[in-house]
Amino acid sequence: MATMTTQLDAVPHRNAGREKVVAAAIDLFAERGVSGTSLQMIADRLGVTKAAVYYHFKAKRDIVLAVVRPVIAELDAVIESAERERSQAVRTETLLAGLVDLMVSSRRLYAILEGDLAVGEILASDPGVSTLGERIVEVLLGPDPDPGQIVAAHIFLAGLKGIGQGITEGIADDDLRTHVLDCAHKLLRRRRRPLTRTTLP
Amino acid sequence: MATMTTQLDAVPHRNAGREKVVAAAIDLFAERGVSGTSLQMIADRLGVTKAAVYYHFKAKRDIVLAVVRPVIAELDAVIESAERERSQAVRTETLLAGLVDLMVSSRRLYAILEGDLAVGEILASDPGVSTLGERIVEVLLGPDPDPGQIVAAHIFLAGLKGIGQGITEGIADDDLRTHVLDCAHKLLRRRRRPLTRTTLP
DNA sequence: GTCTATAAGACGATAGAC
DNA sequence: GTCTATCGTCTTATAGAC
Repeated sequence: MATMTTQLDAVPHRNAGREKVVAAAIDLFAERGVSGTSLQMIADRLGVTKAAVYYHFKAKRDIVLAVVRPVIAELDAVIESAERERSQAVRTETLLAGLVDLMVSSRRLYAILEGDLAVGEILASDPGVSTLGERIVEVLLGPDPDPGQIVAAHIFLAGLKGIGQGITEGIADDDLRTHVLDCAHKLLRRRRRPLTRTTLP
Repeated sequence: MATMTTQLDAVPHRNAGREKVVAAAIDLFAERGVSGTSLQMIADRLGVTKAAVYYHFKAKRDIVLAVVRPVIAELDAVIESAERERSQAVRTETLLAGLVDLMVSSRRLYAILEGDLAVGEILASDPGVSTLGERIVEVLLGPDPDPGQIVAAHIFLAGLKGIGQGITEGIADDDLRTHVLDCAHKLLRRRRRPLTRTTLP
């Protein structure tokens, strides 16, 4: 998971200007939201003009996609690896660990991803992305979940997003991961069997 | 709680135009976010011109405040009533019940309240409002909470916000309230004593 | 209370010089 | 790759007639 990087940083020094734009955009998107960030602000932060930014990206939409696509790709990989598991319990556990890992390792990007309705609109026009949320819930809960589980899942997923938004900045990555996973288990633990009777007679 | 209404609807028929603007604004804010909603859209939805809207509110900021202030007031009342309790357990329980109640009874407003960074910016210039979040966490967790509790609280609060955003629309108010409160207890339940030994010897 | 008309500026985006 | 200069559109907001 930590070694997955997208094509972008495979070539380290080419496209330096382009990546500077992306970096500035990430800062501003996290601070002021996507709708609240203008190309002028991005240009100002880089000490260049708007036109210079437009050399690297032909539209604002493309900047948003460049910022968000890597996380989407990782998210997709996490979901897929969970979907491949055969046991429902392992599927759930794999997905939870992957989601928490992803969120902790890129808190700000995860927050940008769901922090502005404009982002959802842009992503909605991208194929396959729109089904991501549904796949997560499906893998997380399995077939025919009860309403209580659905509510718990949505609270956890929304909470995961909220954690990224600078609320718990004082906590180290490892601690955060542990605590968040702990919350996930408290919320989503399946009904326990009367007693563990897993071994066959 | 359900009978608390703010000054606005105390006078039912005066200011009908003003309230129509607020109603249209709520719809649009919930659908497209505050930043994504222009005065033109509000005017169009009402079948009037922008200037007509400006007759009722002298700035967009004031529309946002008119939409959001009632929830803020209720939120403040909930926190205050919890703060008045003497036992920490009752304080927590009162706050949780109040928050969940408020969120369920006005899902869309609650979502608008925290769904757009622009709202926070507008509210930040209002006195007293900015301390609301801190007061909630303080009442919820009591003095010197451990990191695990802090994370759990933030996940729950962020999750509560997320629930308002149309994710669980198929669930009735009463069921939603029950399930969400259940989640709160799972997440925030204090360490159990070895066994219930509440009665003195 | 609602209208037309318009100001003043920010926005995303483009053309063309260097 | 970055610049200046500009286009057309949208925005918030105001003035004044009806």
